[in-house]
Amino acid sequence: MAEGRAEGRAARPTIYDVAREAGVSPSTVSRAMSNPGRVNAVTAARVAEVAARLGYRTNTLARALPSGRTDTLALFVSDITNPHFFGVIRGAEHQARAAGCTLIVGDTEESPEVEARNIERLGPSVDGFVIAASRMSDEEITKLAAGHRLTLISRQVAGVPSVIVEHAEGTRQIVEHLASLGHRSIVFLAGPPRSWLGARRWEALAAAAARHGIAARRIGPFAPTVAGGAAAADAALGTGATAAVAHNDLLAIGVLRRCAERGVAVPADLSVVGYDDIFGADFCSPPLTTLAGQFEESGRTAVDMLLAVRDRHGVRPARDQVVLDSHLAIRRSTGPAPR
Amino acid sequence: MAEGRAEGRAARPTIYDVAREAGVSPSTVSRAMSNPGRVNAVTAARVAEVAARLGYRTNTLARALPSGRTDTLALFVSDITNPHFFGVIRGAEHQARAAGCTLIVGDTEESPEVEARNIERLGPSVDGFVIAASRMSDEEITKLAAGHRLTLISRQVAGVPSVIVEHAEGTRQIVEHLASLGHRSIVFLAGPPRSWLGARRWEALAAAAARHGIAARRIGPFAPTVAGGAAAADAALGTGATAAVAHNDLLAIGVLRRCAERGVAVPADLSVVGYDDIFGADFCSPPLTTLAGQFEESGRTAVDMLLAVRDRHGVRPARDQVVLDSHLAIRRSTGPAPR
DNA sequence: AGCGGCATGGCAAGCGGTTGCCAAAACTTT
DNA sequence: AAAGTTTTGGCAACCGCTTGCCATGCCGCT
Repeated sequence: MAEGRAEGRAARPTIYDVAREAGVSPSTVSRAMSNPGRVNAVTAARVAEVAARLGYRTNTLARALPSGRTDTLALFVSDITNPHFFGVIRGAEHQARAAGCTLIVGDTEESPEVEARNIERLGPSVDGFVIAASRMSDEEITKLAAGHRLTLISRQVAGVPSVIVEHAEGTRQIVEHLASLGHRSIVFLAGPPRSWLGARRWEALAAAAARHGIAARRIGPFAPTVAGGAAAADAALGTGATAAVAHNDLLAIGVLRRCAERGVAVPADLSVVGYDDIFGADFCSPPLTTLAGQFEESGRTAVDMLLAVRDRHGVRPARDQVVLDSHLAIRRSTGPAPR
Repeated sequence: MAEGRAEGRAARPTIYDVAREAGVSPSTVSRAMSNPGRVNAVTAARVAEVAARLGYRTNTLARALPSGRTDTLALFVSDITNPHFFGVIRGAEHQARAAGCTLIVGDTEESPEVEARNIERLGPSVDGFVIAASRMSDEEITKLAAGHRLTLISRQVAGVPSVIVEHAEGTRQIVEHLASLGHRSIVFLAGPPRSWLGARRWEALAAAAARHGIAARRIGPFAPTVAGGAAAADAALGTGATAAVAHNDLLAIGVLRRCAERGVAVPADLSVVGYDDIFGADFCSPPLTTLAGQFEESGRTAVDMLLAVRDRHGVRPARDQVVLDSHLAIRRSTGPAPR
């Protein structure tokens, strides 16, 4: 036991050390540190002085055990390899830090089982979970939400706080943009089958296309990666559609690259649209037309909601299904339909 | 107390529950779970069966308190905004997960104080720290390493395990590449003043340039961001140098963009080189010549070393100053020097 | 038969804090 | 001056799990 200390690492002073040195009981030290109003001001000052002198730092682990509060939040993303999530991670990390919390980041590798297992495992060690792009079913999520504090990003489930970026209106704008350029046939390059967001995007696209009398079909699924873009491009070109709307920017960038390789001109021969406006979407060539959303903000908001739930002890906040704005960033990967 | 359970969240079964149900003592349950050899096989089986039936999951927090072992690692990066670190984070996360550990990710915002404070704060809650691009002084690092398990990425300090990507030879290759293209005057666009790696890169560049009789000067510091590239480009163009070597790819990409804005042709008027080969370096325009390194691998290796130190109880591993390969990825941002 | 040794399980003391409860002290109030 | 409050600090239990130590029972061996 106390292995750690054994190998010559400095032993941290505990409240017992401080108590002895200050001539008070450990409970007084504890109160002086975390509930100063509860002890006499001069006692508190003396304790504080001694604590500072000894370099006392409270052991958050020990504090967490009885109180159940860890000041730690966990964020799971479905694929840490996707730069899209870095915005989310950044936002969450930033906000967690601002609230004095530590953030755990985990990759669930597109697996609902891994999500569930991690939540079970980390349950007592964190104050709550943010799950971005969960691949679990609504039922599983609802069930887990009963036992843990949970907020969702890019996913909506009744009764569970969530934040998503607006997609229906945004997708409609994509279609209108394409329609106004004369496109009459669009192909949607699908991503992971379990992606809730992917399903919503396709629904919105199909609906908007129908409204404009444009043909829309979905092909895939494709791996939502740059590499996956090669297959997606080839398949898209095979459909004869004049515009391709990809599940996300990563896939769209892959399509761009494949087109360049194959000598297909974008947008002269094929217009390409993505989702997310990730790092790189504005400087690839041609720069990508994409539905931009505030994903960093979504990370921040999800953390905020989580902390609100925690601090209000289960009282549901008024606003617990947040929808963030999106806007269409029109760049050079879209252009007039070839005739 | 037990706030968490109060709000209707399911109470997790503890070893006491399992013990009662299985008709053994809690210590037997504990041993059955974490040290199966220590109890009779049939008892262990019974305990396991009951545990499974009750849905028992060990509370890692409670386990960590007496044992000192948390199976949690912390990774700090100097700027979580920099995509370069994505690779590092990915690699570390992956390896940590493979070893059954949880990863905490923190942004230190280029501040040595934040690094030190976080290490103090998290000390007892983690098994060790990986610090990428530490901005602390050698002395501070040495001091902290005495009290905590620590491994470094992109930084070398005597006596502290570290992994860096080779830079001296790589930088020499950059210079030779440029020299062979006829460049006689190079400008180095410096990044953060406290960056150890930045200092090494410049040293190597200056040395190699001298060896080739090429003029090299350093300007800056510039913010190592795409935005910072604008100022860097303007300053670089002011020097009359025909090639700019940027502190990192982010800055280099910013330079590329600024050049495009100003109508400066790359590489016809100015060759641009970066470091790191980040996501996007291969599809910006023109694609960036850059010194590629295995940064994902560095995250993985740093985690491995940390776990090795932990598991060998302080016995230094043979190989504790790892240097990973780098190679020059020559792309279209470099070309013959203008006359 | 007697005894050492080993396998097995329980007891209880932690790990480092937090907190309900109580008692003593210091003030108020009547 | 007696009785009632309010501070203030200490005691001890507890959070859930680990582990050193001991007691028991069974084995084999001389």
